[in-house]
Amino acid sequence: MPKINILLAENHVVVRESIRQLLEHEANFAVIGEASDGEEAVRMARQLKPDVVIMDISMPHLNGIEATKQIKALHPSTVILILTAYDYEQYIFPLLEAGAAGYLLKDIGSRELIEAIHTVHRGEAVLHPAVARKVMERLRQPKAEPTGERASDLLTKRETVILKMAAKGMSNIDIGRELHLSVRTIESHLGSIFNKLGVGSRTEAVIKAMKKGWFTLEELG
Amino acid sequence: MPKINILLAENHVVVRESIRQLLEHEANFAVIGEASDGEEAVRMARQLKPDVVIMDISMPHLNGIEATKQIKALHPSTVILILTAYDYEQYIFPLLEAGAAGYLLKDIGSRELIEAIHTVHRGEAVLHPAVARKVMERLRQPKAEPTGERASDLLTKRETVILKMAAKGMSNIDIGRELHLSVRTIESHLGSIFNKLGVGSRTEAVIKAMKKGWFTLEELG
DNA sequence: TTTCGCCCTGAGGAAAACCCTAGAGAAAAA
DNA sequence: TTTTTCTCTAGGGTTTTCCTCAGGGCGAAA
Repeated sequence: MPKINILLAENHVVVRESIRQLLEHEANFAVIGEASDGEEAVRMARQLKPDVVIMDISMPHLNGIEATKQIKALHPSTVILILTAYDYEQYIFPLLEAGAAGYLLKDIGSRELIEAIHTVHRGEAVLHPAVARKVMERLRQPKAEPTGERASDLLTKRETVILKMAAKGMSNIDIGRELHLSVRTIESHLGSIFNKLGVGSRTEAVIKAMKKGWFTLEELG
Repeated sequence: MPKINILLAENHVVVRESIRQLLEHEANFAVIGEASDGEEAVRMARQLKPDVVIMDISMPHLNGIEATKQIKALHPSTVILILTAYDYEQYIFPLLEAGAAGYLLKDIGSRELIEAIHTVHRGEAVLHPAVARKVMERLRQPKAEPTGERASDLLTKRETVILKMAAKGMSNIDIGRELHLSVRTIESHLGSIFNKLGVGSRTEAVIKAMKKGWFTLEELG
C-alpha cells in the first residue's frame, strides 16, 4: 500500500514540525515537504507533486487562498486541505471555489485530521461543522447579496496598486506623483474601488480589503 | 533523573496534540495535562502542579495573560512559558510583569522549544529575538524618542474610542453624532492622535495602531 | 466591421478631512 | 492654595478627498 505524500504549508515552525511528527507517526503518511509561506508552497507543490497539501491561510508573501489557486491551476489533481484558525466567509468561499477539497479549523483533534486526510485523498470532501453551517446558509439564499457587494467585482490592476498605496497611508497626491498620474485619476480609481467594495471612504476600503485577505499588515512595510 | 511535568494550554486541539507528541518524544518530558482555555489552565495548574506551563495567549473564556497572573498568584513557583503567534507590546509587557519566564513566537523550531523548556525549568529566562528587541527598545528610552513617536504618548480615553470608530470606517460626522459632539471636536482629537502616532491621515493612523496591536481586524466587527 | 463593454484617464463641484489656535475644567504638582 | 499641566471641547481657514460625469483606447462579441 503506497504512502500518501503530504506537503505541509504553515508558517509557524513549531506547529509545522509538530504536525509533521504527528502525521509521520501514522504508517500511511509521508511528509515530503514543508513550506513556510505561500510562494514556497507553490514552488514545492510543483517540484514534489504531493498527493495532499495541508495549507494554512495566514502566511507571508502569498496567502493560502492565492497559493491554493496557483497550485490548482498548475496541477488540478493536487488535493488541498485547508487547516486554519479562522472560519471567515471571506476565506471559506474563495477557497472552496478555488478547488480546496476540505476546510478544517484548528480546534479539531489529531485523529480527525488524520481521518480527514484519508477522506480527501479518496477524492471526497471534508468540511468542519462550523464551516459546513456557513456553506448551508449561503446555499439557502443563492442570489441575494445582502451587503450590496458582488464577489465578481474584482479590482483591476491599477485599482489594486492604488489601494495598496492608499493602505500604506499615502495621499492621492503622493500616489499620483509616484505613478505619474493626475490626482483626479487617482481619485477616480479610488471611487471605483469604493463602489466595488461597497464602502464610502479610503479607510473603510483598506480595512475591508484586509478582512478579505487581499493584503496583510506585514506586507504594508 | 525526574521528568519535567508539563501542562499545555492552547485552544487549537490539533496543534496542542501535535506539540504534546513532539514533547513526549523527548525522554525528559511528561505532558501531564492539556487545557483548551484559560480557566481550564488555571484549574489544572492548581490540581496538577506542573513544573512548566506552556501557554498560548489567544484563548476563550480567560486569555493567557489573565491565566498567567492567576497561576502565578496561586503558585509563584510555577514556571510559565508563553508560546504565541503575536509579538505585540500589549501582550509582551503585561506577561513579563506577571512573571512569565519566557516568551516565544511560533516561528521557532521544535528543537528551540525543547531547549527553551529546559532553560526556563533551570530557572533562567528565554525571550524570542523579536521580543528581546522590543524589550531592549523599551529599556533604552524610558523617556526619549527617535522617530518622533514616544511610547509614553498614550492615547487618552476619548482618543482611543474615536480612533477605533475611525478604524471601523466611520466619518467624523458619524462619530460626532454617536458621541454627541461637534465634528470640530472629533477633528481635533484626531489631530492629537496623528501627532502622537507621528502620522498625517486617519488611514495611516489606523494602520499604525493595528501594527502596534492596539486593536485587530477581528474586533472591528 | 461594427458594436459593446471595460479599463484607464481626467475635470468640476461638493463634502469631508486636516491644521492651527484657544478656552473651560479637572487633576497633579508646587 | 496657587500654579501648572492635561484632557476635552470647538471655531476659522485650507487642503484633500469624494461624487458625478465623460472621452479615448482596446479587446471581445455580433
